[in-house]
Amino acid sequence: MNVPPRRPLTLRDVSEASGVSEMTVSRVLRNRGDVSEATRAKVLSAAKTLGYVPNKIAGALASQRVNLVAVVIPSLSNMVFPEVMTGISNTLDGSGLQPVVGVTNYLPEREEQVLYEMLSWRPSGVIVAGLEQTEAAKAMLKNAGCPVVQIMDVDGTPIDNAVGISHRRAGRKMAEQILKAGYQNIGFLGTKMPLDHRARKRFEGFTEALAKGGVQVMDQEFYEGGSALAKGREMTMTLLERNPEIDFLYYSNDMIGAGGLLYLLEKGIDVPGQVGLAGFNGVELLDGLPRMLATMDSCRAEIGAKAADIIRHHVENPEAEPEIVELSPKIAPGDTLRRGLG
Amino acid sequence: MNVPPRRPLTLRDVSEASGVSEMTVSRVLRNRGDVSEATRAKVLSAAKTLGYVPNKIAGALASQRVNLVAVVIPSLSNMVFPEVMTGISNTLDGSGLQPVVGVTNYLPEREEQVLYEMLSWRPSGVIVAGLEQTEAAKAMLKNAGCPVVQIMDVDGTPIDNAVGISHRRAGRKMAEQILKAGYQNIGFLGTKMPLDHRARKRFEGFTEALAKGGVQVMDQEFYEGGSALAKGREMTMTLLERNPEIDFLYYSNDMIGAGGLLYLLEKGIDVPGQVGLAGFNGVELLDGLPRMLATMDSCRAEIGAKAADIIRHHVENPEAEPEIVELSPKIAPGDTLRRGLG
DNA sequence: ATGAAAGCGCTAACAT
DNA sequence: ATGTTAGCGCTTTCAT
Repeated sequence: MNVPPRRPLTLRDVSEASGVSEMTVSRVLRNRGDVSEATRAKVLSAAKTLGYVPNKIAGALASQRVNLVAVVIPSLSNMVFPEVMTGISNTLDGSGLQPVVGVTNYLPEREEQVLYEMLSWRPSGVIVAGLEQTEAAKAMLKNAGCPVVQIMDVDGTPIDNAVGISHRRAGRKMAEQILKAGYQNIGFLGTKMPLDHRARKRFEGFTEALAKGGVQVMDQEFYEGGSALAKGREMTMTLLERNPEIDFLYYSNDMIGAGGLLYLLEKGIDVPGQVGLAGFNGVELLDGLPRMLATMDSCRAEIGAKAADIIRHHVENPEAEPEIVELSPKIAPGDTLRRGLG
Repeated sequence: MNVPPRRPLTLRDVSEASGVSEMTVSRVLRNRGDVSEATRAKVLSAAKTLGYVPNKIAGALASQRVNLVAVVIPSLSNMVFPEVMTGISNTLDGSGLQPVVGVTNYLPEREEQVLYEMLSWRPSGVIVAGLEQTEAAKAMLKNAGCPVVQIMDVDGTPIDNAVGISHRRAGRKMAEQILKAGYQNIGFLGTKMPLDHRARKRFEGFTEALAKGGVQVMDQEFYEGGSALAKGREMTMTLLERNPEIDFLYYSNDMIGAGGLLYLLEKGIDVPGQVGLAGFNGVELLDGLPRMLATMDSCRAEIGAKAADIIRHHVENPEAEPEIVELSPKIAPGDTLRRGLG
């Protein structure tokens, strides 16, 4: 057994082992410039034998290029963001760019730290969730010297590029659909997160469109922490006990909506006859529920893919103009929203 | 409006703006060495005004120190790994170390690439899921020159440190409990993933313990892709139609178990009287189901936390001995597993 | 408490 | 096709 080297291997080690100059070794390892098959083979064999792993830090410093794309998101446990990540990863695959994830827990201060940390690695691009950042964070992003894509939301003014949906419009559309179906006594269930701007905007759009129809939200309930499914169940119970006349529940995410659905079915309440339901996101999970919850697709994978595309394009073409891409979420009425007038 | 600088700012810019040497600026920005309050203030103000973000690449090259911990996991959509990540993040918080995630999609080849990529940034530590890696990957990890923690599993020989549970033992324990409860006609439902070694080990332990009790798995069903909840539902139907005499279903994860549970309840089948159920992982989601699925906690957050602890400790104390930590998952019998003999 | 010099491991740019 | 030279932007080390 050979003892693991205390000092990591360098190009020089490979150069000496193969009898080829450092520069040529570097060329072989990066597939750049013309190198004869013979030297190429010598170098690769030496590198493999030694177990050489190039030092990207030195490489990045010398070349002023870093193949990293910083992705800054509020949470990993939201189910939504892993899907965005998948879209990003798939699109970046084969581009030579690597996504690096930072998580902010919905805290602006933490977002600032994470951004600072990531920008200090001089990434080739930044993808950040939302249009709302602290002034300091916005300043950093403006000076990042690389393309920036704000994702998920287009209700506002982006720093550079943006890809997302209009949550205000999404809330409005759902409200219109609900009114059209003839529901009148509407409850809202959401998260206790003043900093979840997208949920807030959906709610604003929702109430705005209801108001146009002469309807007000009858009651609301908010939760934090715990199992979203369980909370959805509890909140639904609470709301219906408080307001037996409620005929529709709009949930700010599908998971609590699913909890509500399970509760109502257990209680033997007629869905969507007596009470209609709708969630938001269009998560895969819904496929397995006893009944399909009405929802609205938030275009997550698509958003990730498009954001990554923009980064790729701007990396290859630094003079490209900023893009703002608004995707159109579709309502999936499922089985919990009456069609036409009741 | 000032035009964003084409060239990122350097220490030199801050030095010139503040009239203090680069070296002292560097000291201020890192809180190292003695600096007078006056210079300190001058430097900080200049840095802030300019919007300077230090270049970690140069810093890392000069100091031979990188505050990154590479975390290599098979998937983000598994619900399990985000929780491990949370454990890691929480424990690393305040240590100056930053987790960086790489995703392999359960592909050994991809794992090798991701590891190579991450190791080329010379991280301070590596956390990697599982004990099974390609020979090349193992060689890289051995020569990484930093602490390595393999997580989730302890059934095998770790490269350096390990934190996890014995999946073989977990499978055995569940089988024993099931037999003790008097079930005899047992079906298994899992994923079509030959490379999910932990699921495989659980299944091996499971059949082994059943065999000791003179019982064989009666039938099995596997799925891939799609909504786990929906697949659990479908597979359960298939299995029960094929074998009406089945009285217990062991699922390789809670999500498909939940789908099965919903299906059985809808069908009006007596759970756990006629058919008992158990899953694996102990996911939060279960709290919201109509009945609590029997399961076994896989200690995810704890595993992440402990792994991060080990990295921290070894970074501060490079001569520390490797640790192998086996956590003990507990069975949560919930409401879908009879107590005592039937 | 502050500064000057050297160099981390690699690659760009220029030889040859 | 291969080699040489000069940095990339910081931090280490040693002066003062």
